[in-house]
Amino acid sequence: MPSTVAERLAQRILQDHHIQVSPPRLAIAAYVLATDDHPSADQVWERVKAELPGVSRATVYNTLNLLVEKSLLCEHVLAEGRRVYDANTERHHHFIDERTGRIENIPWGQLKVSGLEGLGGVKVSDYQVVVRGRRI
Amino acid sequence: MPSTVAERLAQRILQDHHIQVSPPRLAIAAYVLATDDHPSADQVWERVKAELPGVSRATVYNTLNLLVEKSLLCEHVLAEGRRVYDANTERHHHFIDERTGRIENIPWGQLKVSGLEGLGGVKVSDYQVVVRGRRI
DNA sequence: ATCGTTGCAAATGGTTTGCATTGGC
DNA sequence: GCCAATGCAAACCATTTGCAACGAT
Repeated sequence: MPSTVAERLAQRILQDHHIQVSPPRLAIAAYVLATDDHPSADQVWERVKAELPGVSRATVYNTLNLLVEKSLLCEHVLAEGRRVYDANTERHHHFIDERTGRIENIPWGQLKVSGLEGLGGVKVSDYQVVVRGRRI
Repeated sequence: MPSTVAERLAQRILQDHHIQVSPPRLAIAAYVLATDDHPSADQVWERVKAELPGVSRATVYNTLNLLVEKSLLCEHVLAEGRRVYDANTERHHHFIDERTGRIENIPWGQLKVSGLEGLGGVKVSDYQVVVRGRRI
């Protein structure tokens, strides 16, 4: 039973958050918590099936929702009905490649937004810049 | 046949863009091109049904797609699988009220984003700030 | 008469839910 | 033995599509 680094890390994280560990959850978490991609639920499913052929789609969806609920994962709806998962739970901005659809994180410090104080009558709790374009 | 200001304006706009005018299209365009709300397709449908009880959902969806295609309308996917339509086709930012879900436009000049030049290897074609919070 | 538009209903794609089964503790 | 997690299939919701009927030109 070769447990990878990602799996051991995932196991640790699940336990720390009082989430009962199981093979599907371990496989899902090991992938989704380690990747820099922004996979959709179905992409996670495809990926996890390679390792654990029996997992059902429902389990993947339910586990992702669980991880979001426990704040281990963020859910973004950035484009075209694509609900996407992101292990980076710190504040950051997003870049969407128009050609590939690929979503990348932009470190928080890299962009600065000014003028927010000028928004009258609103209490801002969060904001982000969404950049669209293409890699060259 | 009482034609409102919005309807006459919509008729004009449709004609100018070589879109054949019909009662459903007129009702849809009159509402969606005039409102400051960011209605979903179904919200448009509800609204239009009040005036034209017979319209089918499909016609509303198809007409909205047509208006987007003709660049009379923008489509945004800002939150929670909500595909939303916006008659403001100029660049602008968005504010999402977390309590009501209401989406408002923020004029382009009101916020400034700096640091975009520092994004290496990408050609930026568009960007916007998405602000979440609550009105007070 | 033709072509575009409509309404209906069925198909689709992504996500959730119900339920009986399985497996940890 | 009990409760939680799983797999499967059915349900669901928003959107799209196929098609026959209709209306304007």
